[in-house]
Amino acid sequence: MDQRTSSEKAYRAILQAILEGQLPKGEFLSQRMLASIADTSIISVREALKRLEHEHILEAIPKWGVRIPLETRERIQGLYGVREALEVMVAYLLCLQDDPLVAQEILEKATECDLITTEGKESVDYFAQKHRELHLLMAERSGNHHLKLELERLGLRSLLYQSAKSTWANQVDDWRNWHRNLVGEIFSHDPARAQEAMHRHIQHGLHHDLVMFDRGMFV
Amino acid sequence: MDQRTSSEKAYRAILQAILEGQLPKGEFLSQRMLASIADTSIISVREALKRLEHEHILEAIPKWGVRIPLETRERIQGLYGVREALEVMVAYLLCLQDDPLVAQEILEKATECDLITTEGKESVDYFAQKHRELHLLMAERSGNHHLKLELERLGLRSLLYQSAKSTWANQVDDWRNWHRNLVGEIFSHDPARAQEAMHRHIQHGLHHDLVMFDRGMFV
DNA sequence: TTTTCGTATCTGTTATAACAGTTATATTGT
DNA sequence: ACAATATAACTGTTATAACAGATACGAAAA
Repeated sequence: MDQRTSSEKAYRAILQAILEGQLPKGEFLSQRMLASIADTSIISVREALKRLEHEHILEAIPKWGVRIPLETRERIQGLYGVREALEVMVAYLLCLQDDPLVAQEILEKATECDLITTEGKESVDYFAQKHRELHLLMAERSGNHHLKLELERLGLRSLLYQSAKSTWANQVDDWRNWHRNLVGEIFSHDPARAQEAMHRHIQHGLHHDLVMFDRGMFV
Repeated sequence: MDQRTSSEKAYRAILQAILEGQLPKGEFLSQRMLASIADTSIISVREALKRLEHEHILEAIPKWGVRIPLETRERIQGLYGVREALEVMVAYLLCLQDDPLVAQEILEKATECDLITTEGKESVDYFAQKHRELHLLMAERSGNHHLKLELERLGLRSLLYQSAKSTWANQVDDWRNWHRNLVGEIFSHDPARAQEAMHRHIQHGLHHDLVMFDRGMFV
């Protein structure tokens, strides 16, 4: 925990409190209360809240404060839609530039992902981290820096689903070579195939999360 | 100017100052100076700056403050890339749902756009406004609320280019039926065609802005 | 008992001032 | 005159307290 500014300290404290489920969902959160649990001033908390709002982790209503949004199918689909739009563009750009060195680099990262045997909570967390690194690497290598920035911002939200995803374990085995295949499709010299592959990849994740949601594992 | 909060007052004042070119580009802006021209406190200015940074109108370096980014081809291409990703997704979703009523509504808005004869500065501003309304309407009708929110946020940046676009006038005539054709392609029952049409539409705009940039009309 | 009014205490918002760091200027010592 | 140092004036950041509004509680009046 080597945060330099007080706002970042507040950001991490609040984010952690959210991820650990220590804050009520759907109710407005008192800024003074947040300031006390983050051990900072209100203004640092407000800056942190602005950032969490931008990352779609919180939603703000002017003059009424901020709250943890209640999940709905529409909300999950909506956020996945935005992410899919950006990721499909990444796949398109990667396919167009068609650089063997970049392809090799990404393929190695994908292999690293596929080889993780997800058993137990910490290995699932490890997989989630590597998976995130893979997608951010692809965004980085797409050549469009802003695409990476936007995905970095949105990607943080997926942390919220990690606990629910601890139940993956036995399902993940179906995904062996999943990412290697994705990378293979992306560098198939056919932009349409690259986009389609990424489209299916994200849709698969969406479907998985919706199943989790329907089972009530998100509340 | 009926802003309710002080932060919004600061936001509008700073945005206006940027659009009117009253602030130096590339240099760090003093928050106290901004507070004096916005006639508010520093903290309201800081909240406004956070929002402007979020909209990619300003860029922030921690502990070093905020500045108006110097335009580069890479930056323009990058932001257009993000926007294209989202808009192509909008086209895809509109094509999939294939609702004749929605198609009709959007076609009317597109027609409204195409019929504007852009002569003089104010009519160009009027066209820009209607054009923005058209794209936001499509995003709204895509059924994904978050797509619209993201486009709304990014779209504000295009205001920066409006002054340069005042020189459109004679070129815009080539674009007659441009938007009607776009809408026609989107509702062609072929998702690939819809995406391709939107892709070309955005690429056209990008190309136009790059030409403007190369002519030095952005500085 | 029910209604009304006032007070006390929440809420988000914002202004002031102090803190911490850097930069530039001026002053001092050689 | 030149160099080193101290001082002054900036910078972003943040803590404190006050402001404005809404809400809840309770006492007093009908």
